[in-house]
Amino acid sequence: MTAPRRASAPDGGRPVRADALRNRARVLEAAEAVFAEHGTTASTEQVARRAGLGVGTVFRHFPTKEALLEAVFVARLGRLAAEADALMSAEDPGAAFFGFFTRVVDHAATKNALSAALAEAGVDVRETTAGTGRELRRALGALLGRAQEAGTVRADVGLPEILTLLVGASQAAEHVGGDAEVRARALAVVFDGLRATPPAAGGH
Amino acid sequence: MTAPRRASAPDGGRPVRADALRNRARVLEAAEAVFAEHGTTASTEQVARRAGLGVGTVFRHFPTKEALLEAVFVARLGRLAAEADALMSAEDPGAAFFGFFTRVVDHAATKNALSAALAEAGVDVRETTAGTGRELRRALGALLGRAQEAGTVRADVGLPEILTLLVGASQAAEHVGGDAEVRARALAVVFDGLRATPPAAGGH
DNA sequence: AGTTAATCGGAGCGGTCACTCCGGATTGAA
DNA sequence: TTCAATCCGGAGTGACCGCTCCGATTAACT
Repeated sequence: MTAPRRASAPDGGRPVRADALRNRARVLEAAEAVFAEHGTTASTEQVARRAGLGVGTVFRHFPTKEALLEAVFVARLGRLAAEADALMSAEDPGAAFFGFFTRVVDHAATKNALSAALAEAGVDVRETTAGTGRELRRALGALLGRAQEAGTVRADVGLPEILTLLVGASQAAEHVGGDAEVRARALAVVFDGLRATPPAAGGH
Repeated sequence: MTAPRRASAPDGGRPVRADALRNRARVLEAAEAVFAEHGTTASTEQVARRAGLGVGTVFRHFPTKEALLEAVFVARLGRLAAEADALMSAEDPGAAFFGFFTRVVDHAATKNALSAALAEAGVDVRETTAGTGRELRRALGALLGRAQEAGTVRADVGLPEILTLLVGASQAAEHVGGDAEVRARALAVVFDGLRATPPAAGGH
């Protein structure tokens, strides 16, 4: 394994310049902040200003605005997946599952367009997001499985339904926004639906 | 009552011209179709072309694109409210409530940006939509009340939660789109949560 | 038919946005 | 230090969009 000196050299050439790496990180950070604050319609120039760089620099690292959005989404999804993985070792599987669900939704209420990321990752439109989307689905699926084995979540729901519910709840949170009280109660209804009582005896 | 000759004369002046009325209706119809098909970002020119009119005409009837969107939203919300009212005389209150809910969600899966209309009406951002939004909420509230009295829907949920759930479900349907099977199962979970088992005996 | 006032059509205006291009600054290796 | 490869900055380009303006058209009334 011919390890490169500093950063991962793109196969054959010299290593990536330090400033390029630093600026790329800055752009990503700025983009995340700006898109969270002003929505995905914010201009690339706003991102560049926030990062203290020129637009040209932004476009060199992310050749398209879509690519930039994708990168931001992937970063968020990755962090979410990591969080889900961390919860796999929790004692109470049910609490872990519902806790993760709640955390994602609460996050969506603040961070603009998180729900869009989730929706895309769920449906796998883009090529790049497919990878991290798969990772998130795997982690969420594992969390779900544990909760189902523990009997906290009914056994007749699958990952696709959960993902749909998660997307819906996140988007609702994003648009209803303000009232955390209402949000919590609505979420509680969904959770009650996810808990016990399979179809079973339709109790009159 | 000094009844005007043809169309409602705007108090004092001559009656509204017939072509103006016809074109207004055409614009609204075209706008609904175009926005449903291409989303709210579709240009005003597209709407004008679809209506077979010039952009100037569109802008005279709806002085702003926002106004046009509002008009489309109001029309949809009005129809929804009427539908809910019609269901008030149904035999089974529970079936009426859940049926209406399902219908709205299914509709959102097809008609683009319906969920946006619902979200706006729920939060009452615009002045104009406030009226029809209130009407929809009233109708939905009545439907909910009947279902609760009949014991089909748990008594400890309020209209705000229902509206949040409706918005969320609609937006999820719009973005997840394709798979009607998954959509139905996810909705079934929400419905189960809305049905019986109040807080009651919290099954250990 | 003739008159009047409202309506129509669509070229054009101002502004924004994603994206490009290239001279000059930086970096890392020799 | 020297030098080549690489990166940065930001003015500029082309396309699009919401909206306006005004001559041509048309409906309503006499």
